[in-house]
Amino acid sequence: MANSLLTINDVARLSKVSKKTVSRVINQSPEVKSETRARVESVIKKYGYEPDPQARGLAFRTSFLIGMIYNNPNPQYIVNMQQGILSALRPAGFELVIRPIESQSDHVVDQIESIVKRQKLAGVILPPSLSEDEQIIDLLNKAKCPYVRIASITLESSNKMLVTGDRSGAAQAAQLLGSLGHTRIAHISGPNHFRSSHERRAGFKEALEAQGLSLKADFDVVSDYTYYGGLKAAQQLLSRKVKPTAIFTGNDEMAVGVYNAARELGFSIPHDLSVIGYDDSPMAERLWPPLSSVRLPVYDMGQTAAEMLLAVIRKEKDAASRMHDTRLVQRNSTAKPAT
Amino acid sequence: MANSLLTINDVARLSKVSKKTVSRVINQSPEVKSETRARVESVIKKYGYEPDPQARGLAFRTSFLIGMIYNNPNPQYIVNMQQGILSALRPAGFELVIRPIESQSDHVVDQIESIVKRQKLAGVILPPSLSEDEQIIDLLNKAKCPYVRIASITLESSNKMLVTGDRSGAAQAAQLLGSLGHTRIAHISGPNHFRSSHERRAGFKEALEAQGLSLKADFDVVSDYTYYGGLKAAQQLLSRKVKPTAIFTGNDEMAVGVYNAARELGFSIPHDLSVIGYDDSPMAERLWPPLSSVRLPVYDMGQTAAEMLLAVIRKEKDAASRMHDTRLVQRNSTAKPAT
DNA sequence: CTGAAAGCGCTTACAG
DNA sequence: CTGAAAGCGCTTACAG
Repeated sequence: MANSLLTINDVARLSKVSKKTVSRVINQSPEVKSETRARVESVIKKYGYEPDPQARGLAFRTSFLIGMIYNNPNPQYIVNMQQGILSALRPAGFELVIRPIESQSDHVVDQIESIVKRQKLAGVILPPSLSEDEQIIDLLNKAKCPYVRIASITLESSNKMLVTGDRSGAAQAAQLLGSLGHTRIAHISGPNHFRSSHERRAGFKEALEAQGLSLKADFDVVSDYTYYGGLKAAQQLLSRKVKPTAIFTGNDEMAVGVYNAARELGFSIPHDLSVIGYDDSPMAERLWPPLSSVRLPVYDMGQTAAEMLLAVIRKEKDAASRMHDTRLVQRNSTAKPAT
Repeated sequence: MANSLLTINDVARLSKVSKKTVSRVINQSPEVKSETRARVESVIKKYGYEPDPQARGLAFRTSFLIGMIYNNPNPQYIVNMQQGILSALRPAGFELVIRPIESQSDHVVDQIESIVKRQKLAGVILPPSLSEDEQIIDLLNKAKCPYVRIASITLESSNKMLVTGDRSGAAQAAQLLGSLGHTRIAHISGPNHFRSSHERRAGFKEALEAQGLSLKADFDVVSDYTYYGGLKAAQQLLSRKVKPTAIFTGNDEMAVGVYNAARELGFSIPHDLSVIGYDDSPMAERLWPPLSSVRLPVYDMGQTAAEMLLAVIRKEKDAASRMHDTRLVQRNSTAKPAT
């Protein structure tokens, strides 16, 4: 049973060494005779001693707090990433403090500067789209605060970048629609100021073209990653003279909008219209018919980002950029085109 | 611009007082001459001095970290509550550390004890259903760690309890169904080991009886708050000889299951079957037809819980238990019974 | 390989 | 109303 009443002085006394030596054991310093180390460690274990992170932090001029700073509005994404991050942080003795940011707020950089300096954060994890903000990165660099950014493309060539393979998942969606025989294929994307919008569109478009198909300008519509945005865009697409037989959306929220537009206008999914989403949110499998969607391994991304951050903090030399792939989860929202 | 390079010694020097007096100003001690206070405050403001929370915590033998410990699997609930909590914590200078707990894990109490003692948490917020675990409460009391529990009933009579009026929302659902003329009304509840299951059922049942209706044992089915649980329960109910014309579910997840069971079995909502959910999750308004659902003010609950916790930490005498009400959000999933 | 002294940035007693 | 000393539980120089 953990008992935090013990201090380093108690452990020193019980081990018959100075507290400096206990400190060396805690910090895994190599320059401790192995029998001394063993003695100290046995006392630590016996009494369940745990060093006080605040005292260590004060002396180290840092803290054992990692910040997750985000503006992503998708709750499932946030919760999964938090859990993934924590799975890596906990064994290392770090805690996670969270800071949701309202993107519209004007003082984002000041807010972040305040928490980073005030709490002496040991490091920061930045999911998209905050990760794309170079002002924040500048601030973090100036403050010498380690960070890892998660984004759909490599924004800097370093060990501080976790890249998600957004393109490959989008390509799989294109391949499926192509192989089913669709030719009038539309894409509803997120807003242009998000990297992920570009990447998903690019991956989709490229894979279409690799099959001799194309994403026509008419069928390439920019929306906003919201349900209503998807609804509006689909209402518009499905009211045209030349209608798409398949729609790929940049996220699941918009795909739900497509579902409801289709229902409203009398299109049956997948018979009259094939739909593929992106995110594989919990909603995807609860829709009717269940929505095929590209799955982002968000928990794993969080875990990897945290592991990378710990490596940066520990200044491990071999740490490198890593990548997580996406894959299409097929359900029942696609079929051959009716015509 | 915040500049954390300043310490209390710098402020003392610049204000021409001792650091103890600066400390008194920081901690709002009344025994400082007002002109001295003004001088110190102007220096603090001018240089953007912010006291180091770790150093303060070390001296105070506590931290400025609030823990949110939870096992609730609903991401929207968690994210909304986190934001509500933070809205109250931030101005007070506290940070939020989160600890999702896997309910199945065996060492829940040990895990919580470890973080509470190790991080010297200033306080803990416990949403349901963890808030109902008296072992955790015992531990917190023994560790003298302030806490606020959020639950659907008063579990202790104190200022440490935020009660959500789960019954009133359920009653509103019953009133609506009764006023539409339904008589064969079913309820699919969450598992019995959750207080909320009881409260929602009780509120529903009472309000039914107040209208001369009843929740018959046959139509009172216990499920598990999951989509599949709701689906199964509804398949069963709708396959009976005597079928319900309305179903009230203990949460929205199960209501989605009801929707899909209805579709599968050829029941049209709301014409053949009225449905009301609970939670008003984002899914509710995206379903077809949009689902009427009881709304829990989760953000407000988080904010209030954090305010209450701060009052407990500050030992304010007038702090008292508070309550948040629920209300039915009507959409298009209910109608008069067909027969 | 080990330790005594000083310090991290605050606050708590204790004085006056 | 204000301050000098000691201490919170650790680590960093510096010695040896």
